[in-house]
Amino acid sequence: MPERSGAIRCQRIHCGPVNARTVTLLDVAQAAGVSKSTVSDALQGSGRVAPATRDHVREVAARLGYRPNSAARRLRSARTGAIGLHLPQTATRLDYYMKLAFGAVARAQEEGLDVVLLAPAGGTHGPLASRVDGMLVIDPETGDAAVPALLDAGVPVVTGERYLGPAPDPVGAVVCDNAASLTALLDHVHDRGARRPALLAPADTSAWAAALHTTAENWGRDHALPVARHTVSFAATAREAEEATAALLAADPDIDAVVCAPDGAAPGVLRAATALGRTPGRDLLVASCVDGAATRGSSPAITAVDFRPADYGRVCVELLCDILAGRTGPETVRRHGWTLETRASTLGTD
Amino acid sequence: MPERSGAIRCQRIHCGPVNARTVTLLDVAQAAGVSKSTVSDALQGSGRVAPATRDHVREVAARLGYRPNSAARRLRSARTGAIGLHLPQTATRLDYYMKLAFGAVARAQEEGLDVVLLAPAGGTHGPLASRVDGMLVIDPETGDAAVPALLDAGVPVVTGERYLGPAPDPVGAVVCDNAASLTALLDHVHDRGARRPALLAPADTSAWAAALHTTAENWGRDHALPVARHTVSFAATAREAEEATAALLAADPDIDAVVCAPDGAAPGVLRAATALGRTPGRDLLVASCVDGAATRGSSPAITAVDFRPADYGRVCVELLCDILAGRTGPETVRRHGWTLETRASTLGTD
DNA sequence: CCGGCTTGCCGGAACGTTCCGGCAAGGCTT
DNA sequence: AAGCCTTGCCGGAACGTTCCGGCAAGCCGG
Repeated sequence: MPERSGAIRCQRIHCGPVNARTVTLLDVAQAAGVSKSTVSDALQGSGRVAPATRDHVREVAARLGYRPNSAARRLRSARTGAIGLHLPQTATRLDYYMKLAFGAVARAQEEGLDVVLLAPAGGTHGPLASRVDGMLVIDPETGDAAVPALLDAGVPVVTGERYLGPAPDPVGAVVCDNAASLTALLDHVHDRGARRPALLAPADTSAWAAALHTTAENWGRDHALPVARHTVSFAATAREAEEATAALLAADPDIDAVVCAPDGAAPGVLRAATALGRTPGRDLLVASCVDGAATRGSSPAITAVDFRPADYGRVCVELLCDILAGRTGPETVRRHGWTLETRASTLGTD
Repeated sequence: MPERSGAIRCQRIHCGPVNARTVTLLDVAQAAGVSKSTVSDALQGSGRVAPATRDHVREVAARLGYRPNSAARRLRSARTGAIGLHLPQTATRLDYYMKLAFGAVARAQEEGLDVVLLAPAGGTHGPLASRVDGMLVIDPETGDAAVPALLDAGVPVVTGERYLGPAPDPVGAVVCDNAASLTALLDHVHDRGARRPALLAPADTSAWAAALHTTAENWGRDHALPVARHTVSFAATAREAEEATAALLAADPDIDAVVCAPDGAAPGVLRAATALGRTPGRDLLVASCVDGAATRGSSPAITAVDFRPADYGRVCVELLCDILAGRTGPETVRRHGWTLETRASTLGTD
């Protein structure tokens, strides 16, 4: 295996000063005149170490540039120090997922954990269980073949939104109240005078989409104002929303509000409206189920539900850490808040 | 440390059957009636093992559900089996980066490598060098405080686009010919009749943006057609592009083509044009430096340069792997291709 | 001044793997 | 038939950590 030695040599080349051998606990111990156990204890704050010794050891370690070897640490402590993150392969709401991922990374970092990106295609190359201590599975779709494998990989899993398929193991979940947020959206356009609202949403292959559909139905029943619905793809583009809106308005010209679910697609609703001679915010109210650059940057700006994705990511990591540490049961469900951002597209102020 | 035992217990609970202790090489060896060395060799395909023994061992390992412990493997072989991925914290071109990340993950998986997402904020919690074998630093910006730390973390680094700041170590790079692609874009609008093109681009804090500026200048000089330039933010929204375009057209009504750099912002150019009574594709050509959902889904669809981000991610990983394996020198620079996608916004066909 | 308790430190044994050296057994050449 | 090489397998030593048991030394009450 000449490759391997090559790889190692290459790595060595890059390791700072040429003569730099990786400095271990033992090196620090010798330099500080104590045993490796003491060094370990001093650095970890574990065991019983005299304050003077502790400071001395830490000083020596810093001077030598000691860097703990995470592989050894992981082996010994039976923890990988990493969590997996799975995002929908059909990753629409890109803005959203990206922010969520960064939020998760930030929070994980605070816990000293790495976040490894799991391949959307599934097909894990190795034993997932020995590579991560736990996993985040965000917006698991029933159609996603990778999800079941992830769920019984043998490590605790926290899902962002519930998984609608059969969950083999007890898992934690962080859920958004999608019913409440869509209700708020519909109430809002209703307050602004809309009487025939419509919903553009993906098929109910995710908990999010499913909640949207039932909520629309319930709201329609409660208000005796049936909500027209049109199915778009999970990763709908603005163009797709545009076409859907055109179809919707052609079928029922009385529609006076369009709520668009997929992130980034809502501007298409604006375009369709304008093309048909409507004025968004006046004779056609437009809103989006998920806030993002597209809704904030359009003109008029589009009313949307802000799920604060970065926070969402943080909360997911937090729950996973709590489960890992045994601070809470594995079936814990936590809620994540949202806010309604009302803007010109439903207020008519331009 | 009661937490830790809690964590372990929790992990055990999830490990399939209740009595399931993690099965090691030794367990397989005993079950197969051979030594652990033989098991290791049989499974890895290393050393000398009789085919019959090899098959037998593999069969036993599979039956017992043996899963190699990656921490042990990493410790022993001095490789972490993971690469880091750093994306610009000001992550515009989200669509782009997301696709790139997924491409990288897919390719890394083929090599048996994990991809760990590096915190944009820097502030690594541990020794980077012992957590990853190498790193991908995508579109490093000079303003990003995290980048220098990453570059001399002691592991090989491949950058996506060059780093303009002082690079402490020799690193590999995968670069796009931004000069050529912008030239192609300008040539294209020139061919379509534009004589006063303008460029909306971020300040030159990244190699990409810097290339855009110098290319615009060169092209203008070569064609005796100065390119009007307007600076927008790296993470420009459609609204920002809209305002910039309005300002640009107000200052110089003769402008007949606008090339917008940041991903997702180009639709704003369309809006500004329409608002000013222009017809995109006819009396104002519009193009984007980076293709994505926004350019494809707008109407009219926007001509753009497609960098095939998923491929880009793959190529970066490939180069990093080659460097790690010593198959190529550390200073290797590879080029990544692009294609010009001409669409209605410059063709006038609608 | 002695038994017990606390404090501070240390050795050594894991953790599960890879890999090197070695050693029989058997086949080949001479 | 004696030497040698190859094949197939094995034992053991790392890799760098954490953590448990233990052991001196100091301090106390009695």
